[in-house]
Amino acid sequence: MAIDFHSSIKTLNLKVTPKRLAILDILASEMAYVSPEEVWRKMKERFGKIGLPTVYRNLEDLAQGDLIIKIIHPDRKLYYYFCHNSENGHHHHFICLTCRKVEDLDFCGLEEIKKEVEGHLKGSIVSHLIQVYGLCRGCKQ
Amino acid sequence: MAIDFHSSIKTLNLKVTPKRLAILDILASEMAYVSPEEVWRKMKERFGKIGLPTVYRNLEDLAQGDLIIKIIHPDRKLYYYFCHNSENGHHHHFICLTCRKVEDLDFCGLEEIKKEVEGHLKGSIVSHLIQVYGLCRGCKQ
DNA sequence: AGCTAAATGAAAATTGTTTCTAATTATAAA
DNA sequence: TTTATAATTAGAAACAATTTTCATTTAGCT
Repeated sequence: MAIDFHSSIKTLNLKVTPKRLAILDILASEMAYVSPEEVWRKMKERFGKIGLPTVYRNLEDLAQGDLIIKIIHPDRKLYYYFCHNSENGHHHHFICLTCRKVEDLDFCGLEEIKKEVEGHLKGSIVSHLIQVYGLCRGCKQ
Repeated sequence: MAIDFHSSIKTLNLKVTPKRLAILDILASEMAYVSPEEVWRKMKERFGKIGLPTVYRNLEDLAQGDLIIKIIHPDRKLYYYFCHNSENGHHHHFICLTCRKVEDLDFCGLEEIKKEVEGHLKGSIVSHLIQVYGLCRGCKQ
């Protein structure tokens, strides 16, 4: 089943513009994470001219849902990734440092962390960041 | 038992300079995470004049060990924190978004993640980032 | 079709961080 | 204790990534 970009955008209370559709399309066509500037380059191929701020703004807006996720690389630069199985519920990612491929991790230890934070520390969790970096099967050798 | 900054620095194969000792001292005196620029301000109080690059370099160098840890805030700015119980072995942190306090989490799900990455995905882990953000006990109300 | 709020373009500013070179300093060896 | 040398620092400047501003355009309702 193909993903309905149109309604994905609407779900986020955003207007459906050609640029936003194109950004989703570009990200969805990659199995790897990409930088805002890379998205910008691909957008220029399609639209001739487009401002970099527009790309930044839209990536940020679209990353409010589960479809597009932000990846914080060890180099602390920002990347984005189209999450093809975002309907699989909450999960995290294994990120290949060589080929930039992203793979799903089923495991999320948040339940246990939550127990510890709410129980022992008496705090409340607002968000969490769990990302695992390494070499994928293909890049290992 | 007080922490021996002198040998902490040596362990990292770094020279023991007044600036490095001061940075450790400044960070250790805080229960919260601080930005490079905040460290810089405090360093200027002590040394009159000191370059911001020196602070950046030293924070980065000192964060190679377990004593000083880097915190990636949701705002993607970089912060540093003196890890008072770094001898407790590998662990992660609960980070209060309001008062910047940092608390230890005993739990690290890495073992299970490792099983999944090495077993199912046939990849290898290079590093991982697990940080939990929220409101601490005091800031909750 | 017309209205209104949201989205965009363009240029510039901002922010955080790093690079460079020369001068200084900590450390190990003599 | 002095010397040698390799690491550290200052200072200025460069740099890159991201964001702001504001005027113009466009999407989505009525």
